[in-house]
Parts: sequence; C-alpha cells; structure tokens
Amino acid sequence: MGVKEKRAKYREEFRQEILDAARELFINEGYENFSMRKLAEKIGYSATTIYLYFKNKDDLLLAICEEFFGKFSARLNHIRTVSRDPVETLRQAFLYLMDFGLKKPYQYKLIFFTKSVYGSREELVKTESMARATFIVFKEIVQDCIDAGQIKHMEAAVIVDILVAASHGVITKNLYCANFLKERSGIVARTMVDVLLRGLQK
Amino acid sequence: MGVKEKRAKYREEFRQEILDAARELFINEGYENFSMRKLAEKIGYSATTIYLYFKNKDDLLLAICEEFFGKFSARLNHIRTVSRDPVETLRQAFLYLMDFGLKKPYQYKLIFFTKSVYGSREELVKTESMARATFIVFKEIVQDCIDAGQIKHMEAAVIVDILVAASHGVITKNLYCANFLKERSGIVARTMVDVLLRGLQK
DNA sequence: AATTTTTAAATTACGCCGTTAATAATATTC
DNA sequence: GAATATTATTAACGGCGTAATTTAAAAATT
Repeated sequence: MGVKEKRAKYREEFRQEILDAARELFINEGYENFSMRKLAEKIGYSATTIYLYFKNKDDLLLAICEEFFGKFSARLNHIRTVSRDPVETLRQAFLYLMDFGLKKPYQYKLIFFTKSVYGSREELVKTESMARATFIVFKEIVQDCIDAGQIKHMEAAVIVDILVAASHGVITKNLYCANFLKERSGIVARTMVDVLLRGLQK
Repeated sequence: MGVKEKRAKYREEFRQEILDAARELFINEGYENFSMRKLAEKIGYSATTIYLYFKNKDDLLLAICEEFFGKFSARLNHIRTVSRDPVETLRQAFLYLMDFGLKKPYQYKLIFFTKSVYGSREELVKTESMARATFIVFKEIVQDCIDAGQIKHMEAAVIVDILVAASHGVITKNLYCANFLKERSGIVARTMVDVLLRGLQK
C-alpha cells in the first residue's frame, strides 16, 4: 500500500471515529443539545478540526442517516428473502420500523424528524442514497402484495407513505405528547398495524 | 374601573401584543430560528422586557399552544353538536386535524412536534389545560361510535391515539421526508382516513 | 407638592453556539 | 535540507437565552 493510500485510510478511520462519537452524542443529547464543541472535547480535538472531515453539523447528521438507512434497507431485503407470504413480509417490515422507533425513540427522531438532510425531492432522486434505496425496497414489498392480489389495488408509493407515516405518528406521539401513556405505546403500535393492514386488504 | 384594574388591563393587552408578534415569528421562522431578540425588535422593546410578561421562550410557546387548543376543542364540540352520525362525526374531527396540518404544516409542527411544553403526564392531568380538554372531547366522539356499536370495542383512548398519531405521521412525512410528494399528500391523507376507519369498523 | 416606594424598561454581562479566517505545527516531496 | 502540502490550533464574528444590575417612569404616601 502506497503512502497516499495509507494516508487516505487513516483519514477514513479518523472520519469514522468522529462519526461514532457524533452518533453517540447526537442520540444522548439530541440535535439541539449536540454541539461541535462537545464533540470536539469528546474526541480530544479542537472544534474546527471536525470541519476538515465534515462540511458542518448537518453533514455529520447526513452521514449518520446514511449509516442507518444502509442497515435498514439490508434488513428489509433480508426479511423479503426469508418470508414467503407477501402480506406477512409487509407486516414484518412495518413492525421492524415501528419497533425500532419504540425502542430507540431519540434515534428515530434524530433520523426522521430533525432536518431534511436529503434536500429537495429532486436532489434526493438525482443522487443515489441509502435512504432512497430503502424506500425502493419498501415499495417492492408493497408491490408484491398488490401483485399477489392481497391488498387493494393502488399506487404502491401511496401505501408506503401511509405505513411509514403511521409509524412516524406513533413515535411522535410517544416523544411529544404528554397525554400519551408510554405503557400503552406497544398496544397502540400493534393495533395501528392490524387496523391498517385490515383496512388495506381487499 | 380603578387604577389597579386599569393597569392590569394594560398589562394584559401588552402581553397579548407580545403573544401575537411571537406567534407570527414562531410560524414564519420556526422554533429554531425564532429568537427573543428578533421578537424584541419586532415589538420595539428590549429583549429582556419580554421576560416581565413571559417566563421564557418556552412559556411563550405554551401560551400559543393553549390558544390553539382552545379553538380546536371548541371546533370539535361544534362538529359534535352539528353532525348526527357518530362515525361521520369522528371522520370530520379527524379530517379537521389533518387538514389543518396540510394547510399549515409549520404551525402544526410548532404545536405538536417541537417541545413537550405540557411537561409530564402527571403535570398535564393535574393542571387543567385546553390541550387536555381537546383530548377529552376527542375521546367522547370516539366513545359515541363505540356506544353506537359502529366500531370495534376497545379503549377509546387507544383509538384517539391511533387517529391523532396517523395525522401526525402524515404531517411529519410532509415536513421532513424529501421523498414525499407534496402533490400526493392530499391523497395520502384521505386514504389514511378511509383505511383507518374501514379497519376500525366491525 | 415633595418624597418615598413600586413598577417598567433598558443596559450590561455570562456562557453558550456554528462557523470562518488566520496561524502554527507537522508530514511529504523535491 | 528547503519548499510544499496537509493537519491542527487559536482567535474572532455574530448570534443565542437569560440573569443581574441600573436607570427611568409612575404611583402611593406623606
């Protein structure tokens, strides 16, 4: 390995080190209370050094989102290959998203409700991203159900939107609504899934 | 009117003036970009003067939320007295919430996804608030449907949670998801309502 | 009416923040 | 070993929420 490559590798390693610390800080403190200065202290460098590896605070967040969507789309692909019944696959995919949110609400919030890190829709569609890949797998899972004639015939993307929105909603209520009983969130989530899939079936 | 009352009245008027300016600023700039200093400039006073009328930034937000929930619960009560069919009443209540979100997403975000201004559940239940009043009316509307035997028999609060969560979800997708087609948000909202009510019916 | 007391407002200040510009230290290349 | 490129630091700008202090105005008391 040449010197150039070696340096590039160390650079990559350091970048990842920053990213790991950033993820932890983002999740523990939330986007608001995260700060470049705290992150700098955590990694033992000055705040401005971070800017040599990431454009800015939101660029850090984008990298974290891409990490997440990478794992998420892989998981969806796995579910799809293992499970046989289309509707059961869809249910599992849906539940996987919602369970993640119930288990790690602050991480879920960070990824889904913090900033539009992917820019406009045009930008998202143009540049390839793990976020887009995830959406596409999800849509395929829905399309399988439609093709099997098991759910109502409508645009797959609309159904994906509805299911993801439902998950988002349960988690936002969990996060923000004082009146929402945490002990009931499991019930609400499962009922939501049942009611939606029931309503979608022919 | 005595001098004391007069002064109290002027105080109340000024407080409302600040609140009106704050609402506008909060909605136009979002919670992040709202600042006490900007608000101060807008009303032509120094930043610290605001602290004579509101405890802090979040106290301003709480006042704005209470204003909203006051109008919202009144609207729900109105719908309830006008409409006759229980499920139709529920559908209208649900749609009213979601349409508000589609029309004014930033205001919706401000009220529902910004901070837990009402503190913990214990605090919410203890102190009376318009937010709690709204929840109670919503629950009564659902209970009417259950009592009429038109939807599945389950805890009314769970159904309220599901419906409100569904609305929240559609709006969050609208706000944060780059992949979400704005032109489709109307369709997604209406389909969500239909699918949920269909799934909830016996 | 003059003086004391209360109230309202502004100024100053503290410790944060994201980020840029300028500078120093280190490594690489010639 | 000198010149160049890279990496890191320090200093600084303009912003933030808000507490403490100080000034100005109004009201109450004498």
